Parts: sequence; C-alpha cells; structure tokens
Amino acid sequence: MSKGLPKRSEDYSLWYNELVKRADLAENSPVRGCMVIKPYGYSIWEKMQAELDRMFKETGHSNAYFPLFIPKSFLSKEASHVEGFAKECAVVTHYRLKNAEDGSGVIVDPEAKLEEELIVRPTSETVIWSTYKNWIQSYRDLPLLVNQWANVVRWEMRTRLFLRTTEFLWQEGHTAHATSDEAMAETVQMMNIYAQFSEEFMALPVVKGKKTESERFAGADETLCIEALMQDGKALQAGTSHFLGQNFAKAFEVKFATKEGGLEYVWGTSWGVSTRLMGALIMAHSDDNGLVLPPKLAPFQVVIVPIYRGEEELAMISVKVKEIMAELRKAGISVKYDDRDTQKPGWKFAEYELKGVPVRIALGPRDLENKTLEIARRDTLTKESFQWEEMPIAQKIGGLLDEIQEGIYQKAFDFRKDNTTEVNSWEEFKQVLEEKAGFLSAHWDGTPETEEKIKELTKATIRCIPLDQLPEQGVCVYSGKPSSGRVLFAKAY
RNA sequence: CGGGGUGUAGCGUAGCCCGGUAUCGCGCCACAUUUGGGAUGUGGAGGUCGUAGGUUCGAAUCCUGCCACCCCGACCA
Repeated sequence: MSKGLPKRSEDYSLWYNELVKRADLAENSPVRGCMVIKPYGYSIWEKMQAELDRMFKETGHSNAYFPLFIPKSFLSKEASHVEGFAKECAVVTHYRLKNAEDGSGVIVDPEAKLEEELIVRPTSETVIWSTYKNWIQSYRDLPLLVNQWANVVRWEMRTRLFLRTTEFLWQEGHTAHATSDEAMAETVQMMNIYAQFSEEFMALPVVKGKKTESERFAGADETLCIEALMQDGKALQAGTSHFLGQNFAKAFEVKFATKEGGLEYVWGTSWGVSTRLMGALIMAHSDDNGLVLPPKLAPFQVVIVPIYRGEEELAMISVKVKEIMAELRKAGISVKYDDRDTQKPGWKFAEYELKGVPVRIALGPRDLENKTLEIARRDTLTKESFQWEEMPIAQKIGGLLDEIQEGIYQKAFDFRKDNTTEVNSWEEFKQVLEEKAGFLSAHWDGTPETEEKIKELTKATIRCIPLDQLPEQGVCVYSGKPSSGRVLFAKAY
C-alpha cells in the first residue's frame, strides 16, 4: 500500500482514479473499458440497490428480468431510439468457435453465422415493449409497473471507472399506463424517488429538472433528471426518468381496449440509475485522505481498532469490544472489529480513513483503566475521548452517525450553493465558467440553436430547466432574445 | 475516433539519447524486537523489460506494426 493520495487541487482526475483503486472499490479489467468492481465497492452498490429496490416496491413496482440480447430488427422500430444508440452497440454475429487449422488457437466458425445479428442491450425498451404487446390487452392490465436490475453495454469512446464504463450495472424501470397524465405522474414520481434517495442516503443534494429537447433520451417526449455538482465544479447527471409518450407503444403495436370499448396505444415511461452513482458518491464527499462515505451507505459504519501488547491484553480488550459490538448491533449499527495482529494500529487508522469508514473506535489498556473510548469521525477527522458512563454507547454512536450523515449533506449543499452563480451577460457567463465553474443560472431563449452555439463556444451544456424555476422576464445570455426563466448551465461529466 | 503522453517484479520507479540480460523504494516471505497515527533490524523470494516482428555477434535501449492505460477533445447513464 503506497502512501499519499494525489491532491484534488493538483489533479482531480488522477485523485479520483487513484482513490477508486486504493480504496478497493474497483479496478480496470483485461477487457477494454470494463471494470472489476471489488468486494468493498460492490457492497456499497448493494446498499444502494437495497434502498432503491425498497423504494420501488413501496411505490408498487415489481422486478422482472429480460434478455441480454436484442434482435437487431427490434432496435430500428423506434426511429429516434435507434439513431441515439446505433453508434455504440456491441453486436453478436456468430454463435460458435472452432480450433484453427494451423493450431494457432480458436477462431470464429464462419459456418456459425447468425441469421439475424443480436445486439447486446444498451437499454431494454425495445425488448420489453415487444413483450408488453403480449401482456397488455385491456385497461385491466394497466398500469404495468416493472423494474429490472441488469447490466447493459454501451460502446463508449472514452471510459472512466464508474462514471462511464462499457458495461455497467443499473436498474431500468419500464411502465405502461392508460393515460398520458398517469404516465407523466409516474415519470415525476420516479424522479422524486431518485432525488429522495440521493439526498437522504447519498447525502448528495440534487437539482430536479427537465432536459432540453436536444438532451432528451432517444425515444422520449420528455426527460426529467436529477443533476448533482461535483467538487471540481462539473455537473453529473445522476438519474433520469423519461416520459415516452406513445412512441414505443406505436413502434411495437401495444394497444389496449379502453373501458369505453375503444382501442388505444398505451403510454410509457422508463427510468434508470446506474453504477455511475458510485462515481457521484465518491466525488461528492471524499477528500485528500480518501473516501468519505455517508453512514447510510457505508459497508460498515463503525470500525473498532484494539491497541494492545500481547495476547493477554488483547483478550481483555476483546471482552469489552464484544460487549460494545453487541450493543451497537442491537441498535442496528453495523460494526467491524479489526483485531488482526498483522497490521499495526497506525496502519489500520490510515487504511480505514482511505476507505471512508464513518466512525472509528480505538480501545487500549489506558481506556480500560479510565473507562473511556477514543472515537474518531471520518468527515471532520476529529477525535474525542468518550466516558463509558456518559451515555449508552449505541446512543452515542447512533447520534454521531446521524450527525455525520447530516454534516456531509450540509457540506455538499453549501458547496453547491457557493458554486451556483446567477449570470446576466455573455461576458459574465464566460468569465464565471472559466474562473469558478459550477452551475450557472442564466436566461436562455429556448432555441436549440443557441444551446448548441453555447456548447460549441464554452463546452457548457444546459443541465436542466429546474422544476422550481421562477417565472422571470429576462434576455438570453447569448442571443439577447427574450426569456421567461433561468436554466442551469454547467460543464458536465 | 482525432491530438498528446505512458507501458521495466504486486505497486511506484532508474536505466533508453550514447546497445553488452536490470537500479532503488514500497509491498511480500522468515526470524527477532515492536504495537495510542502508515515500526525497526537481519536474511530471503520475486522480472519472457506491454506485445509481434526487424536491424545486430548481442536489444529494456535503435526501427516498424499492434495492444493497453492515462490526459485533452467529440459522444454518452
């Protein structure tokens, strides 16, 4: 284990990459653009999954599973959908290998060419809607509320651990409804769930908004999103919820008999969050000492490190530690006891700081004598001495965990607030973007042309039109044409 | 995919310009002393120098192709 992480201020990208690897979250694999998610990283993802899954089920959704492969012809049924994804699809053309005659290894058997190529799903709308055609006949079959946890593949040009990998893990919800209003309500509901998850569990404040036409999902009539701000001033799209209108229903002929006896196309939504959330979590809170994890998603919330000389002392300390662990676990607090004698305490302290464990307890002979514990918190890197009699340990730690969860949220919230700037002129726009970055709240004339021009000139894109946008008469920061409200610009991941 | 950079032990590196089979640190193994913020000493193991060719008596070093990774761009969850 090498010491010292690169500094965020010196090289943010390098810091991020090194952090991901050194904190044992993930590493690159032999396959280009694909990562190996390591046990510690995966257990954070599992925590995210568990909470999201619970929230989906509480809102009436059920999980199902659809195939990895999609017939090529399916993809082209929805015109804008194929246009959006065609450039990044992995294609299966053969189903068999054979030994090369010259003994050089295995080769693709040219005899085993598929009649119709299969696409490795970049997203599952097409295969799911082709299935929904058989599931939906009547208004009694609606709404259909399905989610799937899956892997998808998008052949991206440039990849980054968690933020953009060729294969990634996600969930994709796909729902079908009898009315436009109901589908739109579902779209909004899921965006709200994502926002709630992000703020409550990831301790990451997000802006809820809708995408401009050009940033919309391929095949959607409306895309809602949550946008978060990272420590380097770049925005990250953390989740999207799409109102699909009747686009996929029309493409796959999914109609239902109405109560009144008519025959209508159903209305659809789809929504997803991915392992990219891991990237957001890492970049939002961590510091130059390593990861900082919100207690609600940490694989374990508390680590106990014994300080001892010899077996005898360790045995005495362990008795007290077991007692503490039982109390903490009873209170629903996850705790790890690291009594390995292969590493020294100082080494362990540094290790758990790197891994972002929210609370560390150290217990040595001095503590046994004085009836104290040393409690250190990861977010502030402060330590305190705690008297056993002061209050029940579970109450103490429970309170501290809440405080940390709240503290890192507040810190991220303040950061975003300090890095959201209202700009009113083109000069100001360019200057703030250059010198400060972050979110820029500015008037926009509503045209794709202006949006495109601004992107071309500054690399900044419209992250979203915030849902809480206030009506305000102004002029577009670039074109000078009238505008009725501010939108959020930023450079994005 | 365009521009730039880097590939030498598990990790980080020296050597490359000026060819003669590899340096140092961390980590790893053994033993001893250690254990309240990344311990110390002694001994030891570990390398087809990214890969495939070429030049040469001889290639980590020179030449060509390929691959991977990183950074910047275009694209994207």
